Amino acid sequence: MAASDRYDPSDSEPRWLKAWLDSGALDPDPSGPGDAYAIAIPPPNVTGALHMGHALNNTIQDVLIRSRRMAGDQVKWICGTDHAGIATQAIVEKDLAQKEGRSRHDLGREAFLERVWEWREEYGGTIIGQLQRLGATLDYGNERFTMDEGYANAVLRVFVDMYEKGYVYRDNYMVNWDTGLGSAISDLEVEDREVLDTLVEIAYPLSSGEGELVVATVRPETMLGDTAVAVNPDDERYGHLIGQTCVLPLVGRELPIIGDDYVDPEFGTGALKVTPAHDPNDFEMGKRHGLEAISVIGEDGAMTDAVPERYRGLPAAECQARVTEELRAAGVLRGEEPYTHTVPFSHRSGARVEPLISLQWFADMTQLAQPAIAAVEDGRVRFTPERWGDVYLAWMREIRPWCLSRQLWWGHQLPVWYRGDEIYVGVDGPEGDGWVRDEDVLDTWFSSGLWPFATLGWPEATPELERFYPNQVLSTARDIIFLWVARMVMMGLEYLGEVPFSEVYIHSVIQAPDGRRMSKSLGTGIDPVEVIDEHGADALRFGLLMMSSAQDVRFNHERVAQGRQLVTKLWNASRLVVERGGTPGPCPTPQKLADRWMASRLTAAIEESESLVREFDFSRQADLLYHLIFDEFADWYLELLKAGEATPQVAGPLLEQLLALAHPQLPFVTEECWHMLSGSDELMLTHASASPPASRDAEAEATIEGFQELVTSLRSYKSEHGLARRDRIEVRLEAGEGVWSPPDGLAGLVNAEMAEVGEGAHVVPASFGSILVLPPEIDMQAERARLDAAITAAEKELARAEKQLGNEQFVSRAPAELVEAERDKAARYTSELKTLRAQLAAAGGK
RNA sequence: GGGCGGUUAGCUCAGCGGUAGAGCACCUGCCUUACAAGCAGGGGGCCGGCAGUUCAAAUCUGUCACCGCCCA
Repeated sequence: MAASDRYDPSDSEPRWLKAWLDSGALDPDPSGPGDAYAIAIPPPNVTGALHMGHALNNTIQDVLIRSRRMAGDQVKWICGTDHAGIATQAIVEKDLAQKEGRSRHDLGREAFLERVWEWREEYGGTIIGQLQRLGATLDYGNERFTMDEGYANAVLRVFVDMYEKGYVYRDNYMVNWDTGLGSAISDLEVEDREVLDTLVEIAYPLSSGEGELVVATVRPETMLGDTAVAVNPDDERYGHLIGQTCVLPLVGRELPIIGDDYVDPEFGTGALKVTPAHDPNDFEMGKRHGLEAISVIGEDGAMTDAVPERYRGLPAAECQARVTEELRAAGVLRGEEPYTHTVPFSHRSGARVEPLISLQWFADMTQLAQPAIAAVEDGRVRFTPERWGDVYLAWMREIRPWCLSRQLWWGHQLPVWYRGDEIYVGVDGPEGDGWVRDEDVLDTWFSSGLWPFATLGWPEATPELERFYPNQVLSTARDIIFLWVARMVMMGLEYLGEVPFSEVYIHSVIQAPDGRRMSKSLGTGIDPVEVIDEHGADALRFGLLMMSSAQDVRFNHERVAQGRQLVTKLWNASRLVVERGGTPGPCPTPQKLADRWMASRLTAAIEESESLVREFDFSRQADLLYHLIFDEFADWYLELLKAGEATPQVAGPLLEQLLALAHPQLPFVTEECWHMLSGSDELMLTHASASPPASRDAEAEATIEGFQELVTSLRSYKSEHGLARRDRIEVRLEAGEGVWSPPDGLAGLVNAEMAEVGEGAHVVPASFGSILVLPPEIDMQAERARLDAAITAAEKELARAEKQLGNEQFVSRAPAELVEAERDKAARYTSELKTLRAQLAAAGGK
């Protein structure tokens, strides 16, 4: 086969990508005609690389975007990247350490930030190029960055406004301290992991001198910060001790014994040491009981001055060992046992999170949450699959303060200045001398929360903002429903007075083929760009759409291969149509039966496809396309075209519609096929959507179905008798006069011809009656085997139908048409059995 | 501890009240001038266990088991 006979994605895809980028169609006109349709891409990390989740999500968005663009909407797919504070800073710090052995502190803030910007310049474009390889038609000409000038202005403005409204405040509060990062992180950046620790039991003697309370802990060093012991008030063992005090070993502090329902009497000894400064639950309990919070571990991970002198400055782990030893020596260590439990770790640095009290900036989100709850409850924002709406609501209804400040350098530095006890919060900075700016930066997700409108120029009233806010759809992964989606809804409602988008599609998570998480560190990642190199972007897109679902799915190479086969098939089908003289254009009213049938099937597919996209059912849409192209267009319609039973004048326009239908899923190959068909420069990218070439034609569909059954039965018959394709058979239909049996069609598809068939013909039962076949040679043994199998099958069916009909309850309660259908079946199988048995007897069987 | 998913053919997944489906894999034939990255034919499933509801259950209810995720 010549090289030109094969579709080559690596040749085709770069050409069409360039044509799309040069077309100007990706940059919409805010004052142009049509409905506005906007999607904001979940901005990938600026230093990141495309992973499979991106590939799926951006394929989905591109399908939506291309569909609407072809439908004539003014379409904007907002393009950009996220500065990703922690991730980016970590990468640059690592690079700095490797190449120069220096830390960011060696460089100083300003020089380090310069370094990050340089890094961004050098590597920031990678993922954008990869999105282009995928065929994603973002508005690349207007790429935004969450730290570009206009965006930064929007971020600071929102912070200042929230401060002025009283939502944002500074407080000493329990935070998740990431000891690896040296920064506070939000609840959402914490993940729980199972860890094997040692649970030690410590006896706290009662001040009365009579008895002791034994508490259990995996962090004995935190006892130095204990300010109470808690028991359950209903606990018969300890209830009477409430109000008394005990003595903290090693320190000698008197601790009140308090009663609190939080304590589970069944757990451990039933008595709980309370360390308000180093445990979130104890912190809450401390507030309930007005306990002092003594911070004994500092932000540097070492013991503070609040502990007895001999422990001060020790790293917490060392202090733990020492405290344990001293407790043992003091004879108050009651037990030590291995203990598996979950503890918080930083999602970013991987370090164990140290809960401690720290002075940070917080946002109280309770007021912002109310309208955002209402928006989902009343359907202004709709989640697909629906259950994620409930997840969103559950989180929103119990929303907690958001720790906004991060002890990082890369990010939006807080617009906050201090001078003595004075605090100034403002976008432009204070006047006068002596002000010192807060060194912290904002949580990355604070700026991400403004993405749907800050990218459109807000707070300026730009034409883009006017036209494209709100966006229509947000498509994203479920793990950032709280981190990102919820924040966008709250921010959008607060600052624009409107929801940022009306539809939220939560796509499935693509796991590694073995079911593990796809991740670089596990080595389970599959690089989408490599898959594109191997199979082409269309194949990957199709494969991902086929895989996608409402649930997690494993990456499936076979689906990509299936996509590649579809691409090849479509290309070859197009070549055939062109070779037979098909040209594009309006479809003439089809006259021939096969043309009428294909036009009707295509019409059905177009309607079905539209509704599937509306429901975000991309998997079924891909499946629909696959079977339309393979089973209907190629296997039947084109075969009939070759047999002269369909016309190129209709085939050309039908192919054009088919390509338009497939373009959003398979943009590259359809573009290639379209130019092969049309010979024009017009792009499929901006072609009008597929439009129904005809109305549904029930008669043509039913007739072709009968023909398909005829052909399939004959093929099957030939196969069972070991007859080759070239072996001609003669056939006659009985009680099937309405069945279409064009001589050329039958000859072309099965090498059969209609003839007067008399004695010795074999009977093949069919739903329209029966087919009499006269093969060139008769293999009686095969024929008897075939008949036996057919009889057994018919008997089974008849027995099932009769059993149903013998059930009085079924006959009286089931819908009448079902009962009627059963009766028809029973009658049909009865007569079929009769002819088959007669045939078997004639064939020498019994 | 609370919640949400899942368990269907060898594999990956659809179906979610009316006789079990797809792709891949497998078996048997075919180089039929669009396509061998192809064509035709075929085999393969007590739809996790148990108990209910119903004329009818893979589908609805309850329960148990195992797998995964989220929240505390």
